[in-house]
Amino acid sequence: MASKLRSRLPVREGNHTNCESCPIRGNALFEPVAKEHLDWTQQYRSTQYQIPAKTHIYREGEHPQELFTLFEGWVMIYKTLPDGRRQVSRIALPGDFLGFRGRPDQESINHSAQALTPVTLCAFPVDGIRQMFATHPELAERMINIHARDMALCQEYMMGIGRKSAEERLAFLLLEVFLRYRERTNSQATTIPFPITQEEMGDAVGLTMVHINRTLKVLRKSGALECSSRQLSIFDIQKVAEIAQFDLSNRIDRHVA
Amino acid sequence: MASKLRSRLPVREGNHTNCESCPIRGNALFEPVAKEHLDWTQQYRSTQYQIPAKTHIYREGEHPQELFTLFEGWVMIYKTLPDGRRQVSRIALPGDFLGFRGRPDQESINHSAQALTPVTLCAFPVDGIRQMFATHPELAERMINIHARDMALCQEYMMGIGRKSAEERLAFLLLEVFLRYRERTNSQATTIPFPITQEEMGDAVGLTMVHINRTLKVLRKSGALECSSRQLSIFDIQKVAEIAQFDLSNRIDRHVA
DNA sequence: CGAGCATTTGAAAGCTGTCAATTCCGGTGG
DNA sequence: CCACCGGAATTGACAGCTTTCAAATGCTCG
Repeated sequence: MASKLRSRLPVREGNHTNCESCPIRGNALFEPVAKEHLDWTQQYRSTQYQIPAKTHIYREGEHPQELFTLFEGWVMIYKTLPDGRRQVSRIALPGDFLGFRGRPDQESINHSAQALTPVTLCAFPVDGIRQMFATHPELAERMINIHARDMALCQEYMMGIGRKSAEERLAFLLLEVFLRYRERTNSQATTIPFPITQEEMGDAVGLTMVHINRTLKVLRKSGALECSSRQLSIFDIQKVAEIAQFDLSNRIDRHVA
Repeated sequence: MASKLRSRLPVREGNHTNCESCPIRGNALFEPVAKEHLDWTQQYRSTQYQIPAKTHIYREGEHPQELFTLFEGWVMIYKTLPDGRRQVSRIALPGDFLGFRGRPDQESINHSAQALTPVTLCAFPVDGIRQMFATHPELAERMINIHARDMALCQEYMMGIGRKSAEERLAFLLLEVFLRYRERTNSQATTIPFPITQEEMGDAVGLTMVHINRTLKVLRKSGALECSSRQLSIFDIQKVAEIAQFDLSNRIDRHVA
């Protein structure tokens, strides 16, 4: 079960800056065009936020007036049922896009976004998005690609939650995030930071915290990975992929051209 | 478990026609602009297909060279694991969009699409899509909205599969498809056609056929619905919504502006 | 050092799956 | 029009994976 949600802390606004400073390449929506369209940059200047761990960027049902590109840190996307059951639908990493919905002016957002670590965001007012797409079709296309990628990932997890065993699901989660993190940070490290509690892992793959703990023990005993104290090590990617029924040949997450 | 997949039948090509004849309003990607942009219509003329029930439109791993708008009939979107386990990720209804992926030229498709009934499709070559977005940004925006809607639905199901009981999940599936079908057909009927087997329902909500059957019996006894012989009747939407933990106030599927 | 959250672990209950057999039903051929 | 056929729907019994409930231990931060 999800832990009690914390009250929303006021977002601390940081330096007003355009997104040229974004450290992420190839994924962010607002970044790569900046140089080529200074006029646009002037007009749609975006804002940068810094928020502490565990705070919410927005909550289900709200009407956030901005869209966000995650620059730094980890964010958890989730939904809850009235009785508190929680389902994590996405672990967002730097470069990911947050807060989108079809018609931002009319629809409330259908999920919550909570920082797992201190987070840096690039914010963009929703009012401008429509005009931005009209003025810069290449951004629309990028957005479509980002969505296609996120959708594929969502379906992949859906398959896991619906049809895989506990061991397969958990191994999948760990490996998927591991590979995605390495891709985003352009790293080959065996060990990565992993700021996700066992309860959150459970909510991501549809299992209880207790069962996650037991399953983690089994996975550890396989010798292929290690997951503790906010760190994840995967020693044998092939082996974990086998356990997870993870098709390494068809990686979903690649940089969206 | 999924039944054996049938071999792909050759697609029978129908009349070559643009999409102005599409009976669906407000959802299709290629339809509403036709009148306003005859020049575009000329250039990106699309093709219409008719295929029989149970045939595949495309399969996981293929590289379909067209994108489709579903004009008529029901289509099931699913993924499978090597050992045959299947997860249905979407029941597509008329007006839905099929076959999209981030970079159609490079990526294979990550799911299969199978007709549940005889189906009419409007096909559009993938080669043209990029240019089309560039030339007609309003189509890109429509596409983004369609994706946003599909994504929200996917997350909604994910929540169900991960966190809800068998009864809740099944009731959700039935009600969700029921409401979506009525919206698409602009109907208020109590009974709708429902060409989905119990096995397929199971694969959609992560349960076995046997358990679907038992759960269906329970739901029937509640008196709120009836589901048999390819038909679904929902007599008490409120009641089913309660059982399903379905938030009626926040309907996901609306016509994408 | 204490408090609060996160991690572990054990035991038992329960929901869902598996296995198998039967019945139902729509479509086909005689 | 009727018997037959194959897929779909049902049903019973039982196994098993996960959850639930409880309690102990470990860890991090103020």
